[in-house]
Amino acid sequence: MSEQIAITLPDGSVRYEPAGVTARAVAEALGSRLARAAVAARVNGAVWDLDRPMHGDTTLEIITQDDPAALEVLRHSAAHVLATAVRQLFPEANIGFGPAIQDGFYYDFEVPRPFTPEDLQAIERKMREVIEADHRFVREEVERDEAQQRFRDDPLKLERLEEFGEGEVISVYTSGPFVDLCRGPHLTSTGRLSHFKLLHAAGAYWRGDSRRQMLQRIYGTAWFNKSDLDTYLHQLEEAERRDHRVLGKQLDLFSVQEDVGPGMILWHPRGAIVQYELRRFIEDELLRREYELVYTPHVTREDLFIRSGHLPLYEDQQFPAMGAAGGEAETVRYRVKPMNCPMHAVIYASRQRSYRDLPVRLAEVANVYRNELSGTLHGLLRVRMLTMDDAHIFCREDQIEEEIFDMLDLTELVLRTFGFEYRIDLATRPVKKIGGDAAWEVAERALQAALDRRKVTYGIDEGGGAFYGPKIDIKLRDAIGREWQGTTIQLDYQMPQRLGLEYAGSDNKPHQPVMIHRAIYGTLERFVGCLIEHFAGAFPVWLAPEQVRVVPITDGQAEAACTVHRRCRDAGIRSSVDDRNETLNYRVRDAELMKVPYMAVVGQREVEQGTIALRARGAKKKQEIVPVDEFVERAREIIRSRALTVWPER
RNA sequence: GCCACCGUAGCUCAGCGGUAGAGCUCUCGAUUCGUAAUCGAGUGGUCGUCGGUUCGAUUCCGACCGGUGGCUCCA
Repeated sequence: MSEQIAITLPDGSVRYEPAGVTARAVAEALGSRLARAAVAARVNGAVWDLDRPMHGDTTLEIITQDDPAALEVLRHSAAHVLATAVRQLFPEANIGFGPAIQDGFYYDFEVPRPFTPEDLQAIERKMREVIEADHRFVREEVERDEAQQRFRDDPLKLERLEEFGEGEVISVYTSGPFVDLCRGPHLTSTGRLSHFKLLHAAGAYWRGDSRRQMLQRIYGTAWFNKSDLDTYLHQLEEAERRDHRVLGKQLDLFSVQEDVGPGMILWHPRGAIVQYELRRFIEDELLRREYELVYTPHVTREDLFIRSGHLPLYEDQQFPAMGAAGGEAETVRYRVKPMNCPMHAVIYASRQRSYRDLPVRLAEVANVYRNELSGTLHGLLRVRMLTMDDAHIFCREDQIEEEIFDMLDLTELVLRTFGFEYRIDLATRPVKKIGGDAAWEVAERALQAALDRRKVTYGIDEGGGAFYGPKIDIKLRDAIGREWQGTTIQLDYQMPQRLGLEYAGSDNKPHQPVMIHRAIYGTLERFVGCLIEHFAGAFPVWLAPEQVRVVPITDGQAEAACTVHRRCRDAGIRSSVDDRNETLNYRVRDAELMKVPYMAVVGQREVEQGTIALRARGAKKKQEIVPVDEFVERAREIIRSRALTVWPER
């Protein structure tokens, strides 16, 4: 006598089935097409295996390939297939964790020797055999003793088992010869997996803890159909093509050289121009918004960083101390600065401040130095000398909201100018924090109010704030969807206190100002790196290192070309002449490869007519005859307005 | 920092136990060209650094320096 359960489907209809029925059975009853497309099931909101029996009344949704959860299931199963293959080829391997991740999966193994690229090929072949064998994924729930028995030869799994609390469900998945302690869910069988590729192997600490042993991690990607896999692999290639390190070399923007040191960027003339324009843009905007520019030393007494609280916290990220110049006491030690805030605070404190003076907004585009771990350095995106477009606002609590509001306005202006997409997060109070809840409450509410007033959508990063205050983080999304931390706005109650900052209130008593740290670009290095990838090296005209390249067809037009060039220079346009003894084709190609927005070709006809044959980058018309005057006028306007389009159609 | 891989001319790369090669760049010569590589010649390397093995090392081994990918998107 079987008990009946009520199963509510997404369309609201209810089916009655015997208890213990599986989602797969329901799907088959609903239609064979659905059954074939089914990947997993959503049972009472949780993702389940298709073959897991349901007991009690439930809601049920069949998950097909279109559901984002389906990919996760697929990839998680791919990880198991990977582990199955590794276990067969390397029986001595201990298995760690093997989750699905963004775009793929990985599995960690403890093996006597790291995997070689040849190993990966062999593993991939073995994986195809496992798929061919079409092992079913069988789920079981077991008691802890039973689990410990089954995984007695897997120390890493045993360690994980220790952490299970009383009454927590321990599930085990078996697929053919492979057994894993696993939360699931999985595909019905390994045969459902076909479009995958192992990408690379890398070391990874057990549980991400650098004090624990290093495991060997294999990364892979998996998709439901070949075209998705191909698209993804193509995307990886595209990312490689846009790699700012490669483009930086090709376009002669910057270099990092052993002679100078890792993470130290040398900005070549072409790259320096980009930074120069970015600085001009932001500094002009800051002055308009009543910020004040300051300059502070690169090296300061160490005591300052002790008082500010940086040194005790970040010592391993700072460069070591250096001694004083001759004559001074040997006890005086100096540090290269990892941030500017203490110096700005000292400027604030250099005279008495009244509540009427606030807010005081001190800005500095400044180089700071951070001794980042060598392994984390990456082109322009993680460096040891960074240029921050830093500013500190000292204000009263009642001014916070207005200040944040203006910063968001500035951020939006800046990021829109580049056509970046971005994501905003409000990070709230962490567990480990200083200051009372009341102050945090005020601060968080002010940030939230400013965000709401600007009508932007944002996420809440619960507990993600700095220990000294909440913050707003903005992540840039580049052209291929990767995210980078850019703008950051942080409230700080701690430093004003530590450094004894004050202002006289209307009650003529000393009060403590709030400090807001913010950087709009974040760092110029990272921002330029993102820009390079975002534009694939083809900068908008205002940022282009070389805006116009004048190309005379033969020596006969060299002089006329120089005249055009001078006209451009006089109009503030960065121009150059390519009158090298090379064919026209050669020079056109070179300008094209250097992604110069405008090529002004000057032949005999153009000389006679006072025109240029304009070849504008990316324009629909391959070339256009334009009077020199008109070109200069329009180019100037495009640069002035910081337009993203090189040569808009008329 | 840790693990793996990599390090040959300015750049991209080939080669390999018997003391180095291509293309591009650069220099010179010829060519004067109508929109993505004209032809020829030449310059250019202590094969990342230091040590070891060897009759002999760019090649094999070790250390160091540098680069690259990765280092909990939780069983």
